[in-house]
Amino acid sequence: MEPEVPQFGRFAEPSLLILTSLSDGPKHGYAIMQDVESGTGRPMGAGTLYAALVRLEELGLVEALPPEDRRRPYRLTAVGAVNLAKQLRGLSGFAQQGLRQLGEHQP
Amino acid sequence: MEPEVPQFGRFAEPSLLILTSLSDGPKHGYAIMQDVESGTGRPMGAGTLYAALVRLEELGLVEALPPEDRRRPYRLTAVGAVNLAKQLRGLSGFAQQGLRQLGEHQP
DNA sequence: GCGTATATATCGCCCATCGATATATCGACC
DNA sequence: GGTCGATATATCGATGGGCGATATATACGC
Repeated sequence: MEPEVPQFGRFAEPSLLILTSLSDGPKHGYAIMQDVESGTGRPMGAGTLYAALVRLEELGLVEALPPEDRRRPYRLTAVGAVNLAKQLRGLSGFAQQGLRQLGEHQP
Repeated sequence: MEPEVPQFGRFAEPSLLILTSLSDGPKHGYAIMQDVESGTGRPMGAGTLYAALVRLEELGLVEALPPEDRRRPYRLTAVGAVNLAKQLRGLSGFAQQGLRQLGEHQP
């Protein structure tokens, strides 16, 4: 019945979703959109995606590969991979800790 | 040496941090601020905190308890706890999957 | 040749985050 | 008893990023 989870806007943080999608191997924008949508159930708008890609490239976390056809693929840089791993470990630890605390208070 | 992690702005999502802090037991605003700061290393501004608390209360995820002294404590509602658990499980799964993919691509 | 899927790009609105600022009280220390 | 820092809450203005809409172009099936 799902009590209509408010979703606090979105946890999303599109940058993280994009980097994680690329951790799979290089992808072009449209493929990232589909990947994220199939992974989270909710689509990420084109505006959000391309703006975020530009920002991530400026930060040196992703880099553009030579265009194939109409596709403009991107891949994680080494810096981006290290960074993503760090973020994900932090996230995972955070989530585990929260779940543990919740468990202790609802026995 | 820490290559000055860009932090993509912040993963933050203050609402999540607040709810997780409250999963520990009821707290008042100032205590949440300290808790979050000690947990994440980065302070959450008062503006962010109180605005988010108001929103979370409107959503029914937290509720105010009778004021003690100057303190205005809040606690998770049942709905908030269920919701938080769901979010954290999703987050944990997401992080695990990302880390797995990263691992497979840097052997 | 028409519609749909693929693919990228850009624009404007809106709201949450953030930092700053204000206010008040409590405790410690001299 | 006066000052200073910690405790505690509240509000305001600026900014930036997420989101939806819109535009454009090609490939493919029918």
